[in-house]
Amino acid sequence: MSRILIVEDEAALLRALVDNFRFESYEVIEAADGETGYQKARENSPDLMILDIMLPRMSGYDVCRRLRAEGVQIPILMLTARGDESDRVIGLDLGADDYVTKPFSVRELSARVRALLRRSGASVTQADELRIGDVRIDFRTYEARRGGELLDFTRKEFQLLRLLVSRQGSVVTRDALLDEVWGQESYPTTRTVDTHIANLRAKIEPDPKRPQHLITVHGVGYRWVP
Amino acid sequence: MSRILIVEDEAALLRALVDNFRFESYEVIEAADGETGYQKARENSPDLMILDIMLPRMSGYDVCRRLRAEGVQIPILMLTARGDESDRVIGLDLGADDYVTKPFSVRELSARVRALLRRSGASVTQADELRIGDVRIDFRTYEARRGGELLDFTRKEFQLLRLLVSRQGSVVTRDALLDEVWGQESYPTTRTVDTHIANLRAKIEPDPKRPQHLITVHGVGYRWVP
DNA sequence: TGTCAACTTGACAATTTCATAACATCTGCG
DNA sequence: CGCAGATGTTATGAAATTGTCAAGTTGACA
Repeated sequence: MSRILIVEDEAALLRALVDNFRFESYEVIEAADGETGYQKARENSPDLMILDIMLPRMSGYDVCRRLRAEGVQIPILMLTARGDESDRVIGLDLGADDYVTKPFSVRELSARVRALLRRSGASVTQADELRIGDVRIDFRTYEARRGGELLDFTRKEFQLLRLLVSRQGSVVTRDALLDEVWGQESYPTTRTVDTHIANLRAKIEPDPKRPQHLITVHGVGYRWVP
Repeated sequence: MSRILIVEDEAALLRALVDNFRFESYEVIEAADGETGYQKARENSPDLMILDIMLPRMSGYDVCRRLRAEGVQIPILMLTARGDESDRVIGLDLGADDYVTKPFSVRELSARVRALLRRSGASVTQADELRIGDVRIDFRTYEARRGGELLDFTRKEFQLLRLLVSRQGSVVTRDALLDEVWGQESYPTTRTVDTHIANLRAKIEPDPKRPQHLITVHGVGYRWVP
């Protein structure tokens, strides 16, 4: 799924937007002022940016202009406080791709985000690389590193993780995992899955006792949360 | 999740299949003979059909042929009694998409169903999601939130809620709920249903004492009001 | 052959979920 | 109103599921 950066200084609104897009299975990065937003846009290369205009430290206009000047081409969706036509014109002139006037419905914003992502084709890119905190996993080369240090992932662990990640949040039953990772040839116990999950957690979860990414859904299976 | 129609006359097998696919969170419709199966296929527009060949009243061949003749394009998976090659050829000729030879493992059947659904693109149908006030329930991820806060739903609660919601307003008796959520294997008291309903209310009703969505129909059962 | 890593399995512990009973409250009806 | 049956509510022990660890198996490779 796509990564979205939300820059909004009004705390309650920011909270609501972050929750909503996380709920819709996006990976969400947030910033509460223009300067931070600008930096996070450069550091995290999001697929889309939701940008308020009125922001402390650096206005949304300036963030947008500077990013475009540096060749950043991701879709930017502006939030304008008033239904002010001049805002619109200026925003679009600066290189924003769309804008939504406050107050707006989350549903409408959601729809616009989907539309922009579809247009930019970003939603299709299935990353070959996964980042969790300071761990990076490259599914092409089967390499995983924490910082510079190489982590020792086994093949099953790679396959299992990749499958769960590719299902983006959906619960996958143990039987389904066995089918798709192990194939029809071998018939291991469903408990085998649990063991591998435990091993994966030990390697990538910050606190394996309280997993945040490899989530157990009791009585059903496992799912991946970005 | 996807809707599956299972047409099988052997009662024990039908029972096992229905329970299994319900457990895997599919919405399951069942039929015990060809004629009924044919009609349910037209009435309920399932996403996939599992179709035995030897059936009373109308053979699986005929069901398949007639549906195809009418332009029904859903994937059809045939169950053949013997590993008879001619069965296979005939089935696929008639427009079946896959076939499995009895006896088969439920796991294999499961895998084929998933594969067919993936191919047909049905599984991509976005997360079915339910919103009640500030509570959102995602049946795909088994996740429920009030605002940003994660609600702890159990599997039974999810299944029960989903069934009631899918019946959209009509009353469902406790016996029917036991049948469809619990399956035929277990025989809990009808009181067990009440308990789960109470737990659900505590979690999603704004005022559990005065339920507005999970409504009791005295002497009959429960129904869901959006 | 010996070694080693990957994988699987089983046993036990920890946790979660579930079914039921017991008691409280409500509904419909005479 | 008062009754009987139905439903709401809560606590609790049992059952099911999952976490964890250690030991066994397999296959590759030197």
